Amino acid sequence: MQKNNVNSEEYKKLNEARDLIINAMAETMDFYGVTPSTGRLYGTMFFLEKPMTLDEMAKAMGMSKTSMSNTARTLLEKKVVEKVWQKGVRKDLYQAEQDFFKTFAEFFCHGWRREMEVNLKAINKAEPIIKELAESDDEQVREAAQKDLKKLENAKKYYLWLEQLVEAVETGKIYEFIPKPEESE
Amino acid sequence: MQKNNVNSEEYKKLNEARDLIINAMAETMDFYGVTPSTGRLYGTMFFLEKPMTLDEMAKAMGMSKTSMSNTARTLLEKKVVEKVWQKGVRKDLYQAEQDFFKTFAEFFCHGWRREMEVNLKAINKAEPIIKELAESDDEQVREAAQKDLKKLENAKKYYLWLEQLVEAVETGKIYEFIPKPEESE
DNA sequence: ATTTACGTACAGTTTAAACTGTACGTTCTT
DNA sequence: AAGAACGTACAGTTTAAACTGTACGTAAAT
Repeated sequence: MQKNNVNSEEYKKLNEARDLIINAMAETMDFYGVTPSTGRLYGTMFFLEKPMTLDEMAKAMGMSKTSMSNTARTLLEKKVVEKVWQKGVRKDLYQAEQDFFKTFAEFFCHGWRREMEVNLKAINKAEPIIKELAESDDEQVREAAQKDLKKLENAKKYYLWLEQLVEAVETGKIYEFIPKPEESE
Repeated sequence: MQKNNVNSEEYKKLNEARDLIINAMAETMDFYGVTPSTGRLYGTMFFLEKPMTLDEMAKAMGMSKTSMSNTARTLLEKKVVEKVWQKGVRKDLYQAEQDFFKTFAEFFCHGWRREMEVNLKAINKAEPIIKELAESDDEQVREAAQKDLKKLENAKKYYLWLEQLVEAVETGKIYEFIPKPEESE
C-alpha cells in the first residue's frame, strides 16, 4: 500500500484523487453490463502504468485470485483490457486499454452486431411463415399477419441502418462526421 | 389463449412465428440491461396492436401482476413502452414503442449522457488535486500525477466527442451522415 | 357512504449471480 | 525426473436479484 522511498502523504492524496475517478467508472460501467467491482478493477488498471498480474489485482482489490481470474476474463472479453507478454515473466499480465475511442467502438459494435445477427436470423425464420399466413382465407389471421410483416420490414430497415453505423464506427469513418478533438500526446 | 370465431390452427402458427422473434428479442435485450422476461414482455407488446393492461400482461406471461407492474415500470424508464390513456378505461394501459430508431436514440443517449455526467463530475473534483501534486518536489509523485493528468485530458476529449455524438443522435443529424432506409408506411 | 377495482409497497421465498478456498492440470525451473 | 509456480475448474457459501401473495391506499362506481 505504501512505497518505500516516497512521500507517502502525497501518494495517499494522489490515490484518493484517483479513487474519485475509479468510483465514477465503477458506477457508470453498469451500462457496459459489468458489476461495480469489475469496473473498479478496470479503473485501477487504467491508472496503473505497468501491466498487472492476478496476484497484484487480488492484493489491490482485496479479493481472491479466483475472482480476479474471472473478472480479468470478463474485461478481456469486453476488450477493455489486453493480455500482454513480457520476456521472462511467467505470470499472465493484463493491461488496461487507454484509448476510450477504441473501447467504445469495440464494445458497442460487438453488442450491436450480436443484436443484428440474432434478430435477423429469427426474422428470416419467421418471415416465410408469416408471409404464408398473410394469404390466409381467415380475415383476422390475414390482417394480423400483414401487420406483422410490416413490423418485420421496419425492423430490417433499422438493422440495415445499424449495420451502416457499426461499419462507420469500426472503420473510423464516423470521425469524418464527428471529428475527434485532436490528440495531445 | 384461443379466440372465438377464428381459425385457431393458423393463429397458433402465427404465434409460433412471433415467438421466434420474441425469443430473439428477449435474448438480445440483455445488452439493454434487462432480464429475458422483461425482453419477452416487450416483444409481446411489440406484436400486440392494442395497448395492454397489467392483468393482460400477467395472463400472457404467466406471471404475477406485481411482477408485471415492476417490469412495465422498467420498460417505461427505458422509454421502450409508453403509458397511454383511453377514455372510460380505469386500468393503466401500456403500449410498445414501434420505432426502433427512437428506442435506439432514447436508450443509448440516456446511457452515454449519464456516463459523461458522472465521470466528468469526478474528473472535475479530482483534477485540481492532481494538478497540485503534479508540482510536487517528490519526483515519483510528480511524474505519476503528470501521467494522470494526461489520462484525464484524454478522457475529457473522449467525452467531448461523445457529447457531439449524443447530440447528433438526439437531433437526428446523424441521419444526414447515415441515412435511414426510406420508410414503408 | 359503501363497495369494488386498481396499482403498488412490503415481506417472504425462490433463483441466480458474485465471491471464496481447495484441488488439480500444466508449464517452467532446477 | 522432481519440485515449484501458475491459472482455473469445481464445489460451496454468501449476497443480491427476480418473483409471488397479501395487504393497503387511492379513486372510481353504485
